[in-house]
Amino acid sequence: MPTIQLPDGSTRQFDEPVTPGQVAESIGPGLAASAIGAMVDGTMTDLDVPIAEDASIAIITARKGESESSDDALWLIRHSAAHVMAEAIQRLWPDVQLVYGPPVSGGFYYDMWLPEGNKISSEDFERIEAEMKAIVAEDRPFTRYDMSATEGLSKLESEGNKYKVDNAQRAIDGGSDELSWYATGNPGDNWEDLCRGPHVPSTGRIGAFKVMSIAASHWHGDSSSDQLTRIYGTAFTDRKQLKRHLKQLEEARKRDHRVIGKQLSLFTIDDAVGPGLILWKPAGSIVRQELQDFISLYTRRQGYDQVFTPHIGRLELYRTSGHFPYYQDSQYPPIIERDQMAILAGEGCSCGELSNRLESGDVEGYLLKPMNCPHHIRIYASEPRSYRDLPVRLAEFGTVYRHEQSGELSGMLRVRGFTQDDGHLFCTPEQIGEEVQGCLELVKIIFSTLGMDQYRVRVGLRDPESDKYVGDPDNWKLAETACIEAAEAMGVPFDAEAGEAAFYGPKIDFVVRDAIGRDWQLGTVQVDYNLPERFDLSYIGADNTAHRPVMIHRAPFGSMERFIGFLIEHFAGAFPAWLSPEQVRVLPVSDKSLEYAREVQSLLRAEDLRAGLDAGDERLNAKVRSAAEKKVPYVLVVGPRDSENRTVSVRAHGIERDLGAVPLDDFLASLASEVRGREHGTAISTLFPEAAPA
RNA sequence: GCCACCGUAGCUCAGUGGUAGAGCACACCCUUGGUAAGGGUGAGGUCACGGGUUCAAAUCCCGUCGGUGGCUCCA
Repeated sequence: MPTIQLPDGSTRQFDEPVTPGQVAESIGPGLAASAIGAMVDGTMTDLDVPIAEDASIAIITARKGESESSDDALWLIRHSAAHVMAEAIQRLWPDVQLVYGPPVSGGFYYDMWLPEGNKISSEDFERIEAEMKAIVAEDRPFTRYDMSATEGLSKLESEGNKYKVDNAQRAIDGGSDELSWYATGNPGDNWEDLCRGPHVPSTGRIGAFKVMSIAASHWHGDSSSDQLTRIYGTAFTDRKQLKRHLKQLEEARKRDHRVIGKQLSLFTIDDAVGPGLILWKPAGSIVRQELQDFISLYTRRQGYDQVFTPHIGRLELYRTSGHFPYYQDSQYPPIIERDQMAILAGEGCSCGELSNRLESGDVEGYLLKPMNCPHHIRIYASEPRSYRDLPVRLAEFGTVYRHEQSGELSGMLRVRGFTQDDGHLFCTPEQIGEEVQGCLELVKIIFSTLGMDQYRVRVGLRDPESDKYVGDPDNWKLAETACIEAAEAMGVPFDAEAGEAAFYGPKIDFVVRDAIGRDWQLGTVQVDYNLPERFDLSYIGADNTAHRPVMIHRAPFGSMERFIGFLIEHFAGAFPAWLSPEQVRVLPVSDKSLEYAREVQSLLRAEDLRAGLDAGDERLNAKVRSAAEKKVPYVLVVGPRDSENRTVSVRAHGIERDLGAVPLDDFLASLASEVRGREHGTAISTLFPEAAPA
């Protein structure tokens, strides 16, 4: 006699056990027709699972033609589409063994093991889709059946797919005493897959799908384990939704910082120099310099001292810090001094031996610095410190080198040489809270100037179960509390995640959402009890004895490379004027106006504005177009009318029309003020209050 | 590092074993044009690099380097 509660709070009584499908029917035929699954007491289930006890039910629906489907609906559709894709692939390649096929954000994938002689490439996608289409057209029901754990396991073992046996074993180890299968159609007659479910009622409910890409993966995510093939796909309720999704992907591709970086001549990566090493071209260097100046200004205001340190340091320094040899794999090999090299050569030292002797300290050398902290620590240690001096705050745009795996390199986002907006704070345990708050404050100022209001922080705490952490537990508690309180004080969303701390201290990561909704992990603040210990750092306390300082590492924007890569994608290359390599471009209508155009340009330059001049003999249309392609924020068209009246005719990037003529002096004042204030588009809103925002 | 795919002019890309192509960009000429490509002419390539097969290789095979998408990793 179940009483079913619906999301609106109303209840319905049933005389006997009822399925969510029947509940939907009792509400109305429209709901029943669009139902594809249900949430029963917060758990997603199939429509045909009988419910005997009181429960609250929400029907998950997907209607053809709806412009947006719920996350739950898409989860069901994609999970089901993964099955259909697997069935299609096994029709085409019967020997392929299935491993694991979950829905993921944006779609789904299926991992599979391809025996010798089976090869799937992107050229096969059309064939796979054609098979999938046929399966969807057959509209066969997803039919679940269960077996006891032992029975199920022996079935799987007889089928000879060790991956599915493993999946089942894991489910059993996780507490299941039953295993379930889903057949697309009749169990026994049609294709089936071991699966926990749930699924949409039938294959026909998968509205629109596409096989997207193919990639490698590893069994259990373990790179020493079996190499699997992963095929990605996506699915939606409706063809229009799929089309919109593909368009969004296209939009993301257009924002790709590698593409825009080329278009706008911001940076280049040159084989002759080396992979993962960025050459900042003049335009990109302006963006970086402006940003660094901005960050430096606020860092100074927060009481940091600017320092400069070299790009290399003795190996012994990094033995002390622990960076060498623990992270040897991701470092460029050490630099060995000439005389040492000669001795080693004389001794006929092998490469393996050399490596051992470098590690043991028997042979000395230098390392390209993988971190700035050891250098900053030595600055701290270079003079006696009193508690009155603390906190000591050292800041440097410090360039470091890490030999990232070749497959990891990606434009400016993952590189081998990069410049961190690095800073190290040496403070007393009591000062941690305030200092961490200062770091968050800086992030807040800079994000709000850049117009990014959607960001959150992640606080990484100890895993209480683990003993991998260094330092005194009381200190940890202090630092963790400080981090959480700082995050709270910042007034942005944050999650505290246990087990996400570094072994040497808790940390805070910044995650920012860009203009098209993607999340980017940028900088971090980390409390460190380890390095002060390793370097035996101290300060003299009020009690006239030596105390150990705590260190805080902070690179709130990560690296200049990654941060600017992110900014390029966020702004799609259309930077606010203060960051723009070319802030304004003057376009003479013809040679006859060239002289006035030059005067306008030189007046702009006198205001410290970066002003270009298009003196080519193209027609105005072509000049307007090319300025737009270079994403110059402001374009001033000047012709005889303008020179006569001392006006400029203004265009702004993103507004595809002539905004009209304004007095030259007014424009100079407005733009200079916008740029000085690091504002975005205020020159336009001042001069042309009616114009649409850029 | 692993797997798949890719590498042709500055850029985007065509070119299935038989004399290297297009558009854009660039240079020059004509055009002096008021808001997203005016017209013409020209220059530009060791087809990533090295080896092999072949009468003949951008094209087929092997290797190296580099890139892309994933996986693994990220102090």
